[in-house]
Amino acid sequence: MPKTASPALTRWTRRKEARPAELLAAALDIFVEKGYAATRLDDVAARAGVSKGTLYLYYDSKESLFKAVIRGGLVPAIQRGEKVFEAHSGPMTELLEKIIFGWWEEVGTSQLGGIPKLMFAEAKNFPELADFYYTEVISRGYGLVRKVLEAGRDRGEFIAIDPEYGTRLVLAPLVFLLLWRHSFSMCERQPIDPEKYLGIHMRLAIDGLRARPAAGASALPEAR
Amino acid sequence: MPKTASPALTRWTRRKEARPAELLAAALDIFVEKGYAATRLDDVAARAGVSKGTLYLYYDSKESLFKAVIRGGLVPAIQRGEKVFEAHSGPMTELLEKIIFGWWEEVGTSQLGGIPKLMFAEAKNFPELADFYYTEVISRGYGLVRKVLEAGRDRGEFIAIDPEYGTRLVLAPLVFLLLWRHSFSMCERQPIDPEKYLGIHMRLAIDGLRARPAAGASALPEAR
DNA sequence: CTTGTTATTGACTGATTGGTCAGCAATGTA
DNA sequence: TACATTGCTGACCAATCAGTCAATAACAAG
Repeated sequence: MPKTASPALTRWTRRKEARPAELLAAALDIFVEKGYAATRLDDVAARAGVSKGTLYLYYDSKESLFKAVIRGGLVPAIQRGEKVFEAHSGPMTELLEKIIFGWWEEVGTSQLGGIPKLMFAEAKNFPELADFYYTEVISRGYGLVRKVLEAGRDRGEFIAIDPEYGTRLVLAPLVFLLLWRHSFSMCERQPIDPEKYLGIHMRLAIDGLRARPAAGASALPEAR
Repeated sequence: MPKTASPALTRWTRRKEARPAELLAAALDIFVEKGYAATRLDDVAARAGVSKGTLYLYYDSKESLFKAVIRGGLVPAIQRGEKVFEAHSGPMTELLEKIIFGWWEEVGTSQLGGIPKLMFAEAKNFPELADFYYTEVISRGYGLVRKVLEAGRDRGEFIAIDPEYGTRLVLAPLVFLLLWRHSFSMCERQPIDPEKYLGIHMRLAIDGLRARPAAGASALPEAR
């Protein structure tokens, strides 16, 4: 017990106001790095510069901490997307690109981009978290893109494809890119270029969705 | 010899030959259900009708058990795909559909379809497994589809898109469907119809990739 | 029936971690 | 300085689980 209680009288400071945000930032880091189940709350607390006991003063369980991360990170991003939709006027092709690239810049390139992968990974083992995420993030994000496709169809810009499936097919490569960058990307020698990938995707997708003036027999009669 | 001693005394039988396969089948079940880290070897052993000790007689660690599952399940499926490629003659559009739908029927609709989700989920926490899977499954699967796209381009069926990115974009919705069905599908009221989803995807993708005879100015100049 | 061989068991170990709480240290007050 | 309030700590508990191994049950041979 050489406790060396020396000059350092003050070993820590009380900072009640700043703790919640610091803990959320630390939690986002560790959750994205390790996944939900594998995240140790000791690590989160340490990264935030406090002890595990302190963490429990501000969040009463691992689950509530995680939900707070989602609410503070992805939900606002979705809301901004909804704002963009409402504020937009002009071709839906433009709006679609704006939303997809905007989401990529805001979420894909940031720490938050790790959350979707995490959720796919843990959805089955934590059905309650999955429901929460599905309601708060997925259904709203899908609804947003579906509204764009429906508006484009109503304006005669897009062909009359089932909006439910169109939405999924437009978003799949985007989400897949997110998942890839947080899983196997470290296995490849030559990493993917997200801008190029998304650029080609949008070109192909918009070209595929665009209503042909009076094209020949080959172009998507009704998509089954 | 057929003297079936009092069955009450015989509590188990020795079945050295059958154990490995039974353990593999049980392991696939539990791995897909719970994920890699969350799988308890006690559960695997129980499902195979043996004790954990027995499991360790046939596989010396959780990791080697998992690798055996991959080698016995997905790798052969890839190999069959490669066979299909070699045996095919005719339009590459047909081959592409054959491979995509074949993979779906063989892997997507079976227990094996849970493995890709599992791998995405655990890749970061188990880099060694990720490398193994990337080498044995992903790179071979991608290589197969890339060869189809390159052949199609050489035959003049497809436009000259970067095959690396074309491959990713063709496969992303397929893999995404796999991941979805093993994660959030249980959250939606109206489940997705895989046939319809893949059908629309292939229509859009093939239409997007198909070389236009002498189309106007709008159709994909060179995809950036 | 006896004896040797081996497939199988299940209790055990050691390490890990979500969550708890009694006590202490920082700050405020007089 | 003495006392009160409270933000914070870290040892601790209980549960979980990969991996081990001495004991034992099944079988075969003589």
